[in-house]
Amino acid sequence: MPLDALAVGNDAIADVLDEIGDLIELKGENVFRAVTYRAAARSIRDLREPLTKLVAEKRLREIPRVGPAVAEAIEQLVTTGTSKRYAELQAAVPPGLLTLLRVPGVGPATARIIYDNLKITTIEELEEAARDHRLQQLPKIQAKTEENILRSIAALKQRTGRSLLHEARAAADEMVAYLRERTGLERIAIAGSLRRYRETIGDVDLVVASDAAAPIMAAFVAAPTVERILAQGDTKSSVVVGRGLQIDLRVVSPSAYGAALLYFTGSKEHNVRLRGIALRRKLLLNEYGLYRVGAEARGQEIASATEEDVYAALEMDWIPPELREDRGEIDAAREHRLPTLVRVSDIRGDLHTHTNWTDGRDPLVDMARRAKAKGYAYLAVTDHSPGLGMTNGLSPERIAARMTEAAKLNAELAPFRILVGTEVDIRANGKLDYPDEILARFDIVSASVHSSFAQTREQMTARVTGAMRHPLVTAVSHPTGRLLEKREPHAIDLDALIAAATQTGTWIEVNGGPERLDLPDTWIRKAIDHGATLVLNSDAHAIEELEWMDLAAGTARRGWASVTPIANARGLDAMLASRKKRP
DNA sequence: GCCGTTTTCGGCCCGACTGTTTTCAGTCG
Repeated sequence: MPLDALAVGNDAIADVLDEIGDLIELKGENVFRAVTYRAAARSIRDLREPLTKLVAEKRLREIPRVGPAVAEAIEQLVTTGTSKRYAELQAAVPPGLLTLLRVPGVGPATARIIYDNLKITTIEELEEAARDHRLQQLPKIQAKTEENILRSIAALKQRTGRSLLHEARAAADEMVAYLRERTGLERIAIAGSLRRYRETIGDVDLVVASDAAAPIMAAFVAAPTVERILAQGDTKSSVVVGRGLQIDLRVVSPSAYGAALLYFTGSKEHNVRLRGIALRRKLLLNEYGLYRVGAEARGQEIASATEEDVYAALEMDWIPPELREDRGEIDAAREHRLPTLVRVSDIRGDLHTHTNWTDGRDPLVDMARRAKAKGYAYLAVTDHSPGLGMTNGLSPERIAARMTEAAKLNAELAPFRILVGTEVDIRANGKLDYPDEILARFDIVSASVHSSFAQTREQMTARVTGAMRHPLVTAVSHPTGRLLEKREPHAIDLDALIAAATQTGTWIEVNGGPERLDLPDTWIRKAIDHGATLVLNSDAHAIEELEWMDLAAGTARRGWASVTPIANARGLDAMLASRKKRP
């Protein structure tokens, strides 16, 4: 696809490099070349500067995994929208082969066989050929493979994308509870991206420690939520449950539990780095343990029972799962300089919640009691302003009634404290949806965008940073406006927001709503680096959604956040005192 | 195609499961 040469972002370039990797593999070139392009793509996604800047300053080679060839491709992509290498590959690889790769179970070899014989280039044609049993007439493909391809296509159509964190968590918890009840398993853990609090989840990984795998496997594939069994082996099985979500289960002996947990928690990139480090010490790291090379066959492991043992044997501190992305955590662990990450138990209160007075479900009294029961010292209720027609935003009269209600509840719940705040809409023209005299009555003012998402990057940036410069605005909420798997982030200059946050003392929210998780983790890290203050919020619209603070905290940990930059990890007085100066 | 506490050349993480195999290739995570 041709790129708009004027508007290419880092992610778009990274996508092309990934595609170049796929094309190289399809063409049958050295696979390590493909691996290199994909590694470079990943480095670019982690980059905290625009590629356009690096190109202009001739600094592309500073990026890890970017050498002469990849740098040339990037420079051409940034300046012209395509590259010589990319164009050559596109010409050499029949269009459509890439499409076939999207079908699980179909890799480069199978795609090539199918294309060479049947000239199939779309999923629809592939499905038709499978239905007509034309695939099983091809070499290396028989009835079983054809059947699996059909099933994969059906799953592909049913599947809308990756699962949101809370959905995957619910499915995992249900399976864990079922397995605990049905079998006498000793230990079971959720591993994978769910344990790492990734913002969306591809599939769920479960690790079980037990010397008797067979009955656990049997129970797993027979679970009531299972819709389809993908694989069933002695120690490893995969199933699909509702909404196309895949769950993998691995059973290992209790002595290998730590190594297995480490292995299945990932990320893949983190594991690859660890194994490389092990190899340089003539050690082999796999899911069963850490061995001297050659000793693994005799089962003489150096470490395997706990994750701590394995990390320690590699001379590093235990690394929290949220950091395991090969983004510097391994070096930090070797040098004993990993941060102490923020936990939900550090959070003293929630500063972004809604009630049934606008678009929430539950009354203030229930929200407050639940927050108090969670151990919070305070809760800000931040119902909407009137500009959002559908949410029944609060009029001045209803704000007064809310203040009275809160005062009464505060007397009852003391020392717990309800703060009356607002989530005030930032209108398309940048004006706030309440006049200053009303804003001044609130304890907390969080400003956010809910309309005119299609504005230009410049307009949107000015709109939000303008609100941040308003003296009565405490925080800015969900600054990118993204809805995971649903709506892309709007165009906005997050660097400018971080700069405005640092200059004005306005807080930036980390929203725990599972479809927002906004600010994204890489920008959290950047905001912290620049000295911005963050606030972790649930954006709860019902009492049980107050638990979404867990997702905000997990996302903040992925951004390497300790308690220091978090406003609501402070007690009530310290939190209020750290708001920017109000007139 | 990249990279160096083993290296400027020769590696590049490792193993389970499936299907079509009679010893292994392909795919996945």
